[in-house]
Amino acid sequence: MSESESPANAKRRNPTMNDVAREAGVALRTVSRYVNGETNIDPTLVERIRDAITSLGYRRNLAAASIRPGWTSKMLALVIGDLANPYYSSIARAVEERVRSEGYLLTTVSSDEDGARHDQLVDRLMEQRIDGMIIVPPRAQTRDWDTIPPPVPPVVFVDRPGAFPSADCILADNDGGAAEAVSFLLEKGTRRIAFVGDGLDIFTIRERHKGYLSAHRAAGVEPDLESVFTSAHTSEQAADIVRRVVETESADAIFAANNRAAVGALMAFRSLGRRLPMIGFDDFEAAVLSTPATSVVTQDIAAMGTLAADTLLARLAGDASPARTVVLPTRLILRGSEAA
Amino acid sequence: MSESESPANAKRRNPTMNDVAREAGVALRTVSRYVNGETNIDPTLVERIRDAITSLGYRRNLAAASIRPGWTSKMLALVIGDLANPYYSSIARAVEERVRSEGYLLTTVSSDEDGARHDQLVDRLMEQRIDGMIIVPPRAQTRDWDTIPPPVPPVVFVDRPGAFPSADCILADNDGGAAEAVSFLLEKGTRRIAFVGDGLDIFTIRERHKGYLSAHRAAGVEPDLESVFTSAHTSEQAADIVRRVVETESADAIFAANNRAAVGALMAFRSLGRRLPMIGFDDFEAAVLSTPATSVVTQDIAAMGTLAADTLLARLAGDASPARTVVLPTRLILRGSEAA
DNA sequence: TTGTAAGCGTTATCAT
DNA sequence: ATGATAACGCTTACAA
Repeated sequence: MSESESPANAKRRNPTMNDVAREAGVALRTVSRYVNGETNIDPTLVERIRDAITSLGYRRNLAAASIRPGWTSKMLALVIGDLANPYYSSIARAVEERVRSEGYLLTTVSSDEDGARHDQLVDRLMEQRIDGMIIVPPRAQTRDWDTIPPPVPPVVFVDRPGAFPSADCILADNDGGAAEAVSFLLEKGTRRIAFVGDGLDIFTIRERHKGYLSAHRAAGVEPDLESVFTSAHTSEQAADIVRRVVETESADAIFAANNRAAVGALMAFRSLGRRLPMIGFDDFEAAVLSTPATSVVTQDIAAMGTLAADTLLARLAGDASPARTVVLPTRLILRGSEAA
Repeated sequence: MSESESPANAKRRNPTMNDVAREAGVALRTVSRYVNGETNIDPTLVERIRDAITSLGYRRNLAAASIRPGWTSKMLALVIGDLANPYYSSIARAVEERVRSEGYLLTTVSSDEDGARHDQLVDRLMEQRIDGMIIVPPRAQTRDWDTIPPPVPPVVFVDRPGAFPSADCILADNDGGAAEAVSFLLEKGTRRIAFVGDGLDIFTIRERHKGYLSAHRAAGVEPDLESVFTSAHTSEQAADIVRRVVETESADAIFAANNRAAVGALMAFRSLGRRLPMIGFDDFEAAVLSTPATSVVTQDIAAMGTLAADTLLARLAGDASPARTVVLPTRLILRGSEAA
């Protein structure tokens, strides 16, 4: 074992199974069995192998192992819009936790709601030979899944339905949750409820808008089309809208279709020193700190992630039952802001 | 090309480079050259190869390519405490963005501040042969880096210094930022400033506590040791502490050492209908919504992530200069809550 | 129980 | 410029 030509801390090559076998004086095969936790190995050899492994600092090369037939990377991917968005990162955390318990590593990537970038990431992930994917489809159009050449690993869509009919899908009851909130406001006697939210090209907003309308229909109240605002992409834009609504008294209540809209409404109320009854969709940190505390429709984001992971793991384990779409219930939490 | 024995949509094997070569009627070598974007290929063959690739739906197997000498996985890892924490997920997003532009895929994992789990994840990542890591060291003790057998890929520590002297490290000026905030309160005339935060075993809290003390020293004010609370692990716990402080009038101002503490203080103020001058460390969504808006010491989290990524990429590109520790400045943002 | 040898999908050397 | 052919580090029939 001459090491004359290299200093102690030089960049060393990764020791291989072969190195271990040579050092331990056994065959490659035996080391492989040991590493893979197989039984029936001569205890003497086990000891020699273990010693060789520690003395050489051997580490398995999972990438090399994964290319063998019947073996996989044991890596999964989660494709979301933006990891910096707490909504998505909560999903990511739940998924990570669940798949970790099954020995999977999770790679989370952000599509930035860009269709081309999304497709590019999916391609890269498939080239990396990940075992499966959980995807929040981007708002922008992606290519048709049928155009992707097989084999395509198992895919589960979350939060929004994917352009892939035969894949599992986990959604929240955006429609029903919004209807419940708006119905509540209508029962309280408000008649002109402003809908403040992002564009209707986003699935969740579209569904919440549907609920907004059906609640009106159910109550026999004509919805005021002038009060539907779908250009609140940021909380600042939402604040501007709400400020105008309050000032012109064009509505007597606010339904904030996502948490950015709700935050914007709070900003508007704050700067005006005046407020309207409001219910938001999606919970947010500041909700309990506002005065009055903000009522919201919540969804169990972690449960959504966990269920998506469960579904994917089941597929990986061989579940070949027909694809399911699961719609998770939402919950209306009244904290005070719904009152006049 | 008989496909008699399998239905159209059956689980197909991934086509290989060999399949492409056969289909195109060229040698394996030529396909490899084409795929790797090398020039000097007969245009006729190029066309045949391209056709074969699309007709077979060939996708590169990056895992297989990565095991060749001189090749790498082109995957990096980010190890943080908890992906669901907006502070960390912002770092993750910044890192992802930066390394993506260099062709790297980023795997983000959560250690949950658990030392053993952290070590386990690091091992798994190294077995997966990631090219480098960015690490937020967990609060709990991890093993000594010197005990990890070489070769160890380049590592950059973020937010907290790692137990690895010869690695790069990106920190925020926790000490200086806290000192600036506390000095400001002292100049305003408050004399008993409560320090509300998490345990001093956490590097950032320890540093902020240092700044708290040095500000007192600089102002010639004796810090009240009874007013240092380091058991606020959650915002609820912080709220309890602050409520007691306000009720007993044991302090005339609050320094909230992290955003959970600041949120807790706001909750306490809200329930009491009474408040104290306060400055927090780390910005948070509700800060601008509170009344008065909450003043905070902020750090540019995204910049921290980007710089960490830059540093790691430089190392991967061969930068062998001595390891550096960079301390990023913080900024005091006065919004009103600092006043009496 | 252990060893020998083939092969996974790729890249790279070296003749042609 | 192209084509056999040998690696890379690993798992696994198949032999011994």
